[in-house]
Amino acid sequence: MPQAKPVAARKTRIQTRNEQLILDAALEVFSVYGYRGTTVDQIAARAGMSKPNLLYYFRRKEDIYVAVLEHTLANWLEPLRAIDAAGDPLDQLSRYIAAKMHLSREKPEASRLFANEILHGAPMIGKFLKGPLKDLVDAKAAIIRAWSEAGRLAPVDPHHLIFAIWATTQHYADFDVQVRAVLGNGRGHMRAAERTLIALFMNGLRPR
Amino acid sequence: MPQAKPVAARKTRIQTRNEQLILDAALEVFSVYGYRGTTVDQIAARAGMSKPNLLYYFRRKEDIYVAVLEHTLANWLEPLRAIDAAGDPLDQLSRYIAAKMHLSREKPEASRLFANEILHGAPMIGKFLKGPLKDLVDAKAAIIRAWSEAGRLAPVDPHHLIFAIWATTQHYADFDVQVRAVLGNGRGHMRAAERTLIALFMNGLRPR
DNA sequence: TCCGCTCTTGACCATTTGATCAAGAATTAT
DNA sequence: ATAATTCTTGATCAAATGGTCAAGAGCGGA
Repeated sequence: MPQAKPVAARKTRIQTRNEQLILDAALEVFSVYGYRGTTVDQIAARAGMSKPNLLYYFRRKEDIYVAVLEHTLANWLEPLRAIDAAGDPLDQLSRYIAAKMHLSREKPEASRLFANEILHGAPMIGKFLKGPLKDLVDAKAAIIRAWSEAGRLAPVDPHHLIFAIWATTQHYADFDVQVRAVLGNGRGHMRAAERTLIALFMNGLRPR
Repeated sequence: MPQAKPVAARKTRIQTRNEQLILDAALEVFSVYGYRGTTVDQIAARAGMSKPNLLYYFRRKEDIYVAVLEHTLANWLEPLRAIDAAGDPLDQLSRYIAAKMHLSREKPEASRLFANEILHGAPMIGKFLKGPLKDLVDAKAAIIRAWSEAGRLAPVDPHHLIFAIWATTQHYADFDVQVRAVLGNGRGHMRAAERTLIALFMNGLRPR
């Protein structure tokens, strides 16, 4: 019988360790060079193993990419999920902005990986965008709309508000190079950015 | 003597026409597949000529890429340049947002090309970012700061305000696929987005 | 018309790269 | 201990791709 790919069954210690090593290495490399710009050799080197060994765990380059995307999608949406209809509108939204800024600062690679995927037409996660993502966004948009209609928030198109929050916060991860080029390499940017964004959105959304 | 590359000297009609064909084709292809994901053959096919012929006009793939970037940079910054210290602050900024939205709607490829370049660390235009771009942004930031200090605009970090406008407007070009996945393929998005953004920023920036 | 220069391309080359394979090393179960 | 299974990698392959070259076609000025 030919050499069998490790199936969904029980995972060896080595298997678990190496798959994690590969996923970590792949995130770093894919987020910098993109899918096409990344070579399997690069990932293997960063993961500290030979290319054939890497391909023993993930048969194809594409499989690694998809696995990395899936592994990070959940974390990336977590803050949106946390928006609570029962909370105070401005408080909930400023928490959301703060959480997204935190992610942009601490996990910029994940943001860049998504940005790259979507920029290129989301060939791998198109289904996810139209399914789970849309559902979650619609649900949270409904909450925001209800807040506006109750006069607890300035009237605003909730979907575009969510887009605006995504765009402004992820900007600091995705376009980090540009931000640094303009602002210099200091370390206080993110704090100032967070303060500015929260002030801007809070003033913009306070019911009047 | 070896075949000489057409120098900066006088340009043939054919030369002008073909270089433009190549640049147009290259923008379309690079903006979709990125630098590494694009093949010279693809560009040549789209420009309606053979690969060697394309390489007669641009010796290396990289030369085409740089030329396309340079050709579009100016247009992309034009709206920022138009911000006028002598104008009304809220009016100037809402015009700026509208102009950027217009570009995102009409020339999304250009936006995606830059997004891709910056996302990958701006290997080709790093100099431009730290030079001309930074200078222009600093100049306009000074204007915005002066408006704030004169009480004609809410106090705000001008650099981060500019970043916020870039992020929110270019989002509709760069992440078009995601926007469509969530909102459907209707045609009214951009108008609604523009209204929402202008309202948000105007409320957020009105002096209080 | 004729000559020189520009333009065009099929064929080709070298390198990169995703993927395979066979054989041996390490680990695990009995 | 030993057999079975999992893990590892050097060597190799085939396809894709950036770039070259020589030879011919087309164009413009005298």
